[in-house]
Amino acid sequence: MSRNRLPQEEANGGTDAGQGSPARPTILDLAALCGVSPATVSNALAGKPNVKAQTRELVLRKAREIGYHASSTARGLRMGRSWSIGLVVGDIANPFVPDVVRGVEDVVWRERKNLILCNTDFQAEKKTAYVRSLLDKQIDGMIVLSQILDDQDMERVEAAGIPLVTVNRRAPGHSCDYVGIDNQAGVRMAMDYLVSLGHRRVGFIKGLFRSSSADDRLAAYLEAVAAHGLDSAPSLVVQGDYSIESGDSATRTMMAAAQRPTAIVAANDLMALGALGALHDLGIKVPSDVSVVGFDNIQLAEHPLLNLTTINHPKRETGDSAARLLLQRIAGDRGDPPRSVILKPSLIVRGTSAPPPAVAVAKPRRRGSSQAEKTQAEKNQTAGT
Amino acid sequence: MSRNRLPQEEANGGTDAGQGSPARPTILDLAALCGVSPATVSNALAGKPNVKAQTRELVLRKAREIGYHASSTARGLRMGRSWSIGLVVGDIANPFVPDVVRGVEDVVWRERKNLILCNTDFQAEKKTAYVRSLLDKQIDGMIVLSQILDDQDMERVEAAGIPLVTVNRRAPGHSCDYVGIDNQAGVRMAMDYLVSLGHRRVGFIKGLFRSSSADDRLAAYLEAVAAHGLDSAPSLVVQGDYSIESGDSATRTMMAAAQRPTAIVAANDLMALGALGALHDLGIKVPSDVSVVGFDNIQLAEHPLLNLTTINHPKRETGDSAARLLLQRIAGDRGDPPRSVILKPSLIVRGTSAPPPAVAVAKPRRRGSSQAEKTQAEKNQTAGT
DNA sequence: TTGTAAGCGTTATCAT
DNA sequence: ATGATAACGCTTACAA
Repeated sequence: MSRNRLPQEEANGGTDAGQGSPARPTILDLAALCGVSPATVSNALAGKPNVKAQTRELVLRKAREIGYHASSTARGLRMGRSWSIGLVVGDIANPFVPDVVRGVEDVVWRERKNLILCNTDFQAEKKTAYVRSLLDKQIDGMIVLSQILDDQDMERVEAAGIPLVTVNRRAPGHSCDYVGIDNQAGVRMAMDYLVSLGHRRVGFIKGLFRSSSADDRLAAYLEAVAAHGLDSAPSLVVQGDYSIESGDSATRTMMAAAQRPTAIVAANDLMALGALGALHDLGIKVPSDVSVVGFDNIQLAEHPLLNLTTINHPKRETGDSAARLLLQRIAGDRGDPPRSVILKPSLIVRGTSAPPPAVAVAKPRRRGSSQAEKTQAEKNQTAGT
Repeated sequence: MSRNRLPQEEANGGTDAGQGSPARPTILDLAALCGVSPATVSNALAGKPNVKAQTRELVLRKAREIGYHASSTARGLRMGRSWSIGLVVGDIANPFVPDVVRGVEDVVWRERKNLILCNTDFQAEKKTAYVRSLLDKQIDGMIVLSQILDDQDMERVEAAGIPLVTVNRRAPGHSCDYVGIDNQAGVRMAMDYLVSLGHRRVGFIKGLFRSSSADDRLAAYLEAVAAHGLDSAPSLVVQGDYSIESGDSATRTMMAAAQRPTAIVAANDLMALGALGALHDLGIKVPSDVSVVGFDNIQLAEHPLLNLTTINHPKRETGDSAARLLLQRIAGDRGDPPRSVILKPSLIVRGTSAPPPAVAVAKPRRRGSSQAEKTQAEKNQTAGT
């Protein structure tokens, strides 16, 4: 079966200086060791059918013996792939992000692909530079989380033919796979719930402008205000930037106004936690004086001392879906029309929500009362598209 | 200056099927376009001195025009590098981790290297598989956070000659660069501080066994108990696993014992937060009945509703140092003896610590009273090696 | 100052 | 079933 010659050293060794780590074995070494050609080794290792069972076994055994592993770089050059996917995030330290990353990692790992983490700090140049770097690396695909690539970057990615999945933020003008959440439904659930508790004046801490999700959440708030005929005042909507601090200051602003809300909805949990902190400092009791509802359901939101009522954003599932979509594209269906996955939010009732302080039980309402009667269980199921 | 021939298409084009993305330009295309050899293009792009200024300009201009970028894969194969470094973490969703990652990313980015994120979930096989994958990819270096590689993995990394920096956990038996924190000093600061407040019975929620940092923190606690002559009882030390839940249940166990502590020190913030939750549920007031001190100072610890007194772990600086050490190794000094960076913890006094409830002010103590008199400012400076 | 050619470690094509 | 060979896109002696 195996030839007589056993050249021992063909590609490596020989001139080994004896110092430093011995160069790792190449496919030529393994081929020589097995007495077959490199092509056969390659075929055997790849599990191709055109190789005798005996030969395959020999190759596999010897490969294990000498600890042969093919160079990703060489294969990559030859095959035009890299078995790694780029993950572009704004800030990995934002508690929302790692959960999504976990979801991505989990499915990507199943195909033994690697994740290249790109933290842009939301800086345009860093984003661009990272995208270039990823393209130079011949990544198999790319996921962009809660950000948009500018047109030029987008074109480069498209030109390179690299599959791209955007998450939480649609790229305006470009069509590609997308994973998001039904923001409007989420805010609507929060609002309906608060109305059902009897609230008539609800404040809203919105996120950054120029982001589709922020717009959607604000729009849903405004719609709910209109639909339920709630009090509306300019001071009831304050701009934040998704940080705790901005939630804190937004709340102080809101509570300093003439028309104090009896409930506050924040566009994310971090700002809701900021609101909680501000109200605490101001000596305003939560939930008896003011209710607070967040959005995202980050891990610490369920801590007994925070106990934040919030809208759950299926974070891990988000990452999971994005990765799945991406892998499908990579696997082949480049030409298919873009797909979207819109996940469902759900209401998580905890301790920061209650009826407003002076709720006049007998006082009749014009509208929205049927909604207000909905049970908690029902609301948990309700999620429009 | 430029030759007469302008072959237009040398390596690419020609047989372009007109469909799909046009193959990206290679160095041959660029060379042909400039009328020079690929070697000259390479030299010009690399900024080598042996190329005429005019030629260099031409090459750079044309390169920009056609958007030429060298293939990382090809260069990697040729040069034996990949410009990416592997970052092995246990669980990216642990709030401690992303801050360290940020530190790493920041300095790695400066050299335009990429970060390959490997989330092991603390599973041995996943860890091993990731290490293999990284080695196959010819990574320039590797950082392992709060974990140890088993001997075999360690040997493989060493055999491959890949620089490795371990963080927070020393690899027993192997010597390599290390970044950590002075765990003993940290716990000592917490204990000294509590004693200074008058506490005599302090419980400790320790981390997982088989981890040098957990051992160090426990050892420091026991030493402090001995040094200050504090009450000691088996029930005052309970095992946790660094999770919120384990902090919760450890606290319940501890408070159910006969000898209730007046203060609890937890080996990390997550467990401290669990303690806070449990005490809250049990109706035990913090800090008037029981004080709680954590370790790490995670971001949310400073929230007004948590307001956790804790020992600060310079997380970002940890990542920063690890990356710096690694880049130095990569840059050349492979042979130098291993370096260690031990960062200093510091005490962050917030709202979960106070004198014990029944502190008899006039009651004289045998020892430790001078320490107890230290001011807060002094303690913040104190950090032994 | 520039060009030629070898080689990095694979896989794919085509003979055999 | 297996082997020779070209090719992937680049860098680097070495030659001119």
